Amino acid sequence: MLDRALLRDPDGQARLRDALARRGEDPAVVDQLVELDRERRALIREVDELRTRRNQVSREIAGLKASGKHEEAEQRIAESQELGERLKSLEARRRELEEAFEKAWLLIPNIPHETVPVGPDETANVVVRTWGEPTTFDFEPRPHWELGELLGILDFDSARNMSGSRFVTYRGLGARLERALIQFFLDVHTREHGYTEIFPPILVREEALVASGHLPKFREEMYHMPADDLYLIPTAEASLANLHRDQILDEQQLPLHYTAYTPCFRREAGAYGKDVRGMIRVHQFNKVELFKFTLPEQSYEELERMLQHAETILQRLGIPYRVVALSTGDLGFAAAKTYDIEAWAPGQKRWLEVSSVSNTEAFQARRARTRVRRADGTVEYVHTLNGSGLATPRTFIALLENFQQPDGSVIIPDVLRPYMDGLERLTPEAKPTRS
RNA sequence: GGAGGGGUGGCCGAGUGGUCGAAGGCGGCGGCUUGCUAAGCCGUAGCCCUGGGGAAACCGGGGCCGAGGGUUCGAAUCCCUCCCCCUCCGCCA
Repeated sequence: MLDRALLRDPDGQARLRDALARRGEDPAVVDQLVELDRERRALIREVDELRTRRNQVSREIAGLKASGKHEEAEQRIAESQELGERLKSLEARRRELEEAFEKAWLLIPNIPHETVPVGPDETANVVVRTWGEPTTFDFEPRPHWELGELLGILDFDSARNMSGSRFVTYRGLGARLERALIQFFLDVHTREHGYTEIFPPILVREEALVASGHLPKFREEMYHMPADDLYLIPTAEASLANLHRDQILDEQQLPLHYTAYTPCFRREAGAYGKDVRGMIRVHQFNKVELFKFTLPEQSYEELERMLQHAETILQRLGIPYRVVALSTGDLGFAAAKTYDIEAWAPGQKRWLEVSSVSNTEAFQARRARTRVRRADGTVEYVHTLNGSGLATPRTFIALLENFQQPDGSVIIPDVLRPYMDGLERLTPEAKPTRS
């Protein structure tokens, strides 16, 4: 959510129109919002004036009653009654306007940072840097779904049976490798990057998702549990953004760095027919998230650091990747600036997004009412940042596809071996043990 | 799931319809005073919305006693719904 003060002067309105245009959205809504806000404030003023009078009369009544002047009191009561009736209808109208404004305002996306490349969609994204060389093979590399089945570590059939398409069962050393990845990520971020580990609730209320920016905009993406009116989180970001909701933090507390492993749940409602093979796009996946609360003036340097923290993981694993700055047309709803990290998947000869690192500036903080009290006593919104560090399925994919051998076996990266009892290689012969 | 008890300012806590600025204490901040690991005295105070052409300062109005409605001339105080916490019972990983 943006500062509504933007609507009150021509400069702010122009910024807003420009922001929407850069994102490829219709700037015309700004005029409606300006008008709605004007009406809203006019009504607030009217209601407040009436209340001022009623408060005055009310005080007089109390005084008159206390001094036994009942007849005069009766007169004032009649007056107050009349004020009350007028107030009632005005207040109802005011509520309607507030709600209408709020509803529309919650759907306005963040303003892209000035450094974000302008363009209509992902084709305008800019590759910032590439790390490593795309892996080459002297044989035709297999895609991960073939490797997974061959190694007996990914079982798409059983997942389809129990849950439908876009689910996956990890089995044997596959399940072990998944767990190793999660633990490796968390260990690096907590031990070396200074993040505090969190394991948050995975079912959250609507208001939590409004605060994180996922609702009301992305309702179709969300799994909802009607019996208790709770939602499965689409990312740990949704939970972590609520860690300090309705709080005023002390300046010295910032920045706060959190990391959390959680499963994530997405309906992928708009992705019919896209990435259906394998586990590139699944309804349930694991992710280790990074999240920061920072002072406004520090958020962009913290964004670069967070990006480095995520890149570190791929470097340690030895997986080639590139960093992409998203263009205005590809930017997420809540983000002011986003870098994606894309790992090379040679089995499919494509780049796969394994991490998305964003600065939402005050967009989430305003929704969550997370503020900071400066040394001089002033209060303002903090900035929040989020990033994947990393999402496992696609990292798992990149690992299999990059380190595969002609016989279908896969070399396990050094850094993961301690988590795999020293195992160096997954081999097709390694049949899963019955449990 | 059943029964009961609660949610008041950073914290503790009083307050059951009227003089509004929510008692008091702790803690915070400012000041004064006394030199003795600190005490005493005085003062001050939050957040949100909104107005005074914009910004800062400043000044004003409204709102905030878990949330939202309602009753009433007037609600922290009465009623309803929801949320949260606690205790006991039941069930359960």
